[in-house]
Amino acid sequence: MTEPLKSPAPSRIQRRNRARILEAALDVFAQHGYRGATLDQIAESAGLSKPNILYYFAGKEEIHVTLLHQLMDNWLEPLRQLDPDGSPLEELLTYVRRKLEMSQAFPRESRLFANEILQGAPRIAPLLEAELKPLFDGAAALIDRWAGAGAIAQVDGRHLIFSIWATTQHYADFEAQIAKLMGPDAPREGAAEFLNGLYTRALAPDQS
Amino acid sequence: MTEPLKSPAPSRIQRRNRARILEAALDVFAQHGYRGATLDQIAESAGLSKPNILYYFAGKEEIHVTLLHQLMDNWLEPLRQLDPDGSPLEELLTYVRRKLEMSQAFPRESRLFANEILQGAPRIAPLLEAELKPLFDGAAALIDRWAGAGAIAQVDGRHLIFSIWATTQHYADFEAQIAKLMGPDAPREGAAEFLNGLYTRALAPDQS
Amino acid sequence: MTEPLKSPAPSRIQRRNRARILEAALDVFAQHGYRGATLDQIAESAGLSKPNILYYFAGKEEIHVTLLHQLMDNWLEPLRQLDPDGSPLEELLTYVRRKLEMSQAFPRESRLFANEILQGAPRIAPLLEAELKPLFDGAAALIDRWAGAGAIAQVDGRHLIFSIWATTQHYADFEAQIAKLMGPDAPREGAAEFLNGLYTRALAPDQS
Amino acid sequence: MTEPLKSPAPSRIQRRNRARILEAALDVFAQHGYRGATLDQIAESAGLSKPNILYYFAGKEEIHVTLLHQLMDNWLEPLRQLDPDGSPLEELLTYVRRKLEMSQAFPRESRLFANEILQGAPRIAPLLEAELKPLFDGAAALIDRWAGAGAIAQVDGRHLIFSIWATTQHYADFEAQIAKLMGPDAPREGAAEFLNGLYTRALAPDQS
DNA sequence: CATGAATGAGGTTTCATTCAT
DNA sequence: CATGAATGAAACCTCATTCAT
Repeated sequence: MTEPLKSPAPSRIQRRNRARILEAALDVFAQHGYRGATLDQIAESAGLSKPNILYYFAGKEEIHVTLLHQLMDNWLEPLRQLDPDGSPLEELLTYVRRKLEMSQAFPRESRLFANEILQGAPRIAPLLEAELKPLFDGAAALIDRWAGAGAIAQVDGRHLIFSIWATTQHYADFEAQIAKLMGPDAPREGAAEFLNGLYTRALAPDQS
Repeated sequence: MTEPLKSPAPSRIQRRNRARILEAALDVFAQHGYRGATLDQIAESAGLSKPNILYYFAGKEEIHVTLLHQLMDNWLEPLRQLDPDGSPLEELLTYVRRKLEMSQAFPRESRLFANEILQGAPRIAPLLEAELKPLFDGAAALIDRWAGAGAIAQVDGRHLIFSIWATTQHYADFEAQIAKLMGPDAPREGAAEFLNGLYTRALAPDQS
Repeated sequence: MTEPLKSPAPSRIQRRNRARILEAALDVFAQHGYRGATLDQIAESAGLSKPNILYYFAGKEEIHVTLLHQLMDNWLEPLRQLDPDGSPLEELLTYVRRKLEMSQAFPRESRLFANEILQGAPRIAPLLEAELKPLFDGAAALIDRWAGAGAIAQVDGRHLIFSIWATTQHYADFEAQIAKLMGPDAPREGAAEFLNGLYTRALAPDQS
Repeated sequence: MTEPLKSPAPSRIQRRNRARILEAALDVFAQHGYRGATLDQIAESAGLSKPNILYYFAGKEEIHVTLLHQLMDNWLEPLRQLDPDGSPLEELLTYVRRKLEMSQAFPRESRLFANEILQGAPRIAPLLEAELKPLFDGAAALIDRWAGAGAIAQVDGRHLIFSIWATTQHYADFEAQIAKLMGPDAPREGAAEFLNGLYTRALAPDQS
């Protein structure tokens, strides 16, 4: 995250090459998983030699961890924007929409994350605890307050968040399956509409 | 020399050992992914020697494919039981419940499947086409008919199925994350209640 | 040293191959040092494939440590045979002779040991403490008693032992230099005679 | 372009940097051996960049050879000072004392040399032949003459020199072992006294 | 005079698979 | 039916050295 003390500001070449490597690694890790990915693939995809990759990163794991850290930051942005003072239903529907947009804009990031969690989060567990959990707890409590006040239907905030994550990321993570079932280039716009309808009805406050 | 043409009926030992291997492999593949799993791990977990594993299966890939085939069969069972003549809302809520139960009863199978799809379904694509797609198309069409008839809310059947898969399997596939956020042994019963409520409201036919 | 509990008695092939590997490794380590030696060299010299080497030993370091352990045992034998009840002068001269014979019979072992000590004994330090030190302390005390009783000249036992080690092992460890200075195949018998004379005079009790 | 023919007089910076590099390399080579040492370690220890190291020396080997040449010069100094016209016994005891002082003052040099010889003197053999051998032959002949004349005990000059080298350098080369056996900071002064006594008695002319 | 960037050769080790019994 | 023994391919990584400025 923060630059080590001694290192001088990275040169333009350094920034460009680090970016290239991370871009290539994202591709490879997202497709093959951590163990399935090889430095050879990353090097070839980045257009650099393998030892040169290791000139920029200490090893395979450091590349992976760097990606996960970067990802986590972006990943949490929509959650941070939940506004306690906004209209509850609108806020949540906006959250669903943003999350879906992110999954569609960054499917590789989503799959990278899914891969890591599937394997027990061996390299990202501390980050989950330190960064994700506080945000999650806050958001769940906010939703619970909204539900308690009758502004939305009676739902458990934590499970609601899980369901939003699941339904939106599904379009990135299970893309291979969806392509087989809906045709490879079927526009996935139906997803936004569907999820909007689903949560609109599911969250509408009780009519009593 | 005078071997029977196809394959002799497997002995009891053979059946037991094949079962042991598959059981062990499920463990290992689900935890480490296909590439991350090693025959050594599988052999140790199965209590057999590595060459003996290869006596029963031609190679690592065959074990994996065998697992995927077995899995697919069970996996589709709930979908097959959707009854066109049943009460639409009840049928769908039952499907959600069964799917969630399966995820909780067979989390390793769910993760094995997720792993495979995440990596582009390289080994399971034909099965998806041959077995899953017909069922999926049928179920989606059924739901669309129900929606068209006003028996449930206006939803796109295909996306509804996706959302059910996503929300139920999430509890198995993202277990590591959920454990971090909810505590390691938090009972996940809230899930069934939440999903039941969610889909009950979301699928209720319009009140017009 | 002692067999791990589970391992079955090693087969004849296993014993033969382990012996081959250790023999080859002794050659290579003694000549090039730990870091300078490569598994390739050891494998070629042993007539086995590189992975097969690693089938018998967990890694390069384990081979090295195994050699050091074996060596230490033989190395200490002459010291153990110092007889407190023997004639002091004869005992010490016999020790010198035996030590020299060992250096001439096992020059590779001597060089392997010297290499390890030169580099700070990183892998053998515990053994020095546990096995060598008690023997050393005992022998030094014995010599000090002999000197105190006037049976030999007034010498510090510890330094006497060091000098014996140094002078005898020198013929193995600095063989390359000696060959250059004395001719490659000069019989080194002069050494035994010289050292016998040296210590005979140096240790003769004072004539007072 | 218009470079002077041979080499311009080295600037002050050049001399300082060459010295720094050699000082750092001595440290690293003495501790890890030739193969175990890396340019990175030397560069870091010298406070220079790796390419800069190679600006001053053509490669790793040249640094090593330069060190060996420097060392050899100092190393032989005590031998050169053996005075044929001095008192034989005193001359030899003085040689022992000087050699021991050098070992204690320059233990890294001693270990560097030992390392090189242990590995068969691949890089220093010509030097041994050209510089060491004549001196050695001369000194051995001198000692033999002294012995023949009855001025000292009957010893073989060549083996006597070996024994002096061995016993004095031992305190530098086997320091790790000695530290384990005598305690890490035990003053090693006993060594001088011991060796003086040893050679005094061993070299005293026969009383006949 | 100095160095950030790059790389080819080679190091140890892992692993799926085959051999031979 | 089972397994000790063996191996080729390829993985990650190190390191002396060169390039280009």
